[in-house]
Amino acid sequence: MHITRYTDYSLRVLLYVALKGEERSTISEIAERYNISRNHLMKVVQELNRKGYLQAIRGKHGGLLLKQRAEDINIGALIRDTEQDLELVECFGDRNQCVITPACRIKTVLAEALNAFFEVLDGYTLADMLGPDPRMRTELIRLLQLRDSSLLKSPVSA
Amino acid sequence: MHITRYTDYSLRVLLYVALKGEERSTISEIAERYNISRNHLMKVVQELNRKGYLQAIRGKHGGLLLKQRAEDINIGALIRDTEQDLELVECFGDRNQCVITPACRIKTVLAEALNAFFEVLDGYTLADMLGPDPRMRTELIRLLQLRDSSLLKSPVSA
DNA sequence: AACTAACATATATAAAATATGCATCTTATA
DNA sequence: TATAAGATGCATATTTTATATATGTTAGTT
Repeated sequence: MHITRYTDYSLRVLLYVALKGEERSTISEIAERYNISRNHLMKVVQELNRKGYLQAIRGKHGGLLLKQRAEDINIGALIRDTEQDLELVECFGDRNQCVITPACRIKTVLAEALNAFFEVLDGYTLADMLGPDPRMRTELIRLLQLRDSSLLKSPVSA
Repeated sequence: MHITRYTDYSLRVLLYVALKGEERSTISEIAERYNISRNHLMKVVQELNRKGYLQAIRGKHGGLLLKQRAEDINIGALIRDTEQDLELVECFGDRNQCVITPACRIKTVLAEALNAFFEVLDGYTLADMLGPDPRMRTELIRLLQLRDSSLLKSPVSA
């Protein structure tokens, strides 16, 4: 059972951009800090832009900003939104071939479990990921080698 | 987000064998009824045998029986047991490269969600899958083209 | 106006995970 | 001893996921 790296990267990008606050982040910079493929990130960012999570500014001194406040980005919604294929097993989808589906409780039970999974995620926002504990935020900033001046003084802003 | 077909087949096999009760099921028969690859099923059955869910009897008139009572086969445990890779994202595993992991709440939250997923599954057994409602069981038996004589008279037996 | 640093898009390729197929072996029983 | 069952190992195919390449667009700077 896996979540795609695509979704994983989406979360990491938003986290990074949120931590950087009002300062613009660039794709190259994020790719470098996380040490991941710039090309793949490109697509991740594009989709986050299209879906209204990020504001992508072109041109010199362009970059990325959050388009919503970190408090308003729900983790459950985000993952449902970026993880395209949530069909846990064959019988969840169209092309289902399984003959017992109409009377099968396996499907029902798995669906119930999946709901429980998302209910937990629905209880968190991006702001929660930044660490309610300021020491954790400081540590994240350090690990990402961000300049922390602006951030540690003011509360998180979108 | 997916569960492997391997796990899906494991569930279906146990369901089939359970429905057939004391009569032996064969791999060929199960493959045919579900219309799935006999070879793949072979491996599924082998593992279920190795892990103590099924009793596999060789030789003429051999076949498969449950080794545990349907009431004792927990769905959560079964899926944890057959789904080998439960590392939702990179940072769950060894070869993790993500630099922020030590201070990252994403991991914590996803782990909590995964727990909720399994907690639901832990609440069900294979017996529950057979349908507490006898009409549903009858329907499953019909869909699988099983002879139902022995089953409808006696309660489910392992 | 031209240059450049940023994101956008489409297409191609590679890598990894999953699923399937095939050939051969072992076991038990009629 | 023939046969019907499962066991095992290796090879192949398929699908999904990830990455790379090449080219385009936008907007600020000089």
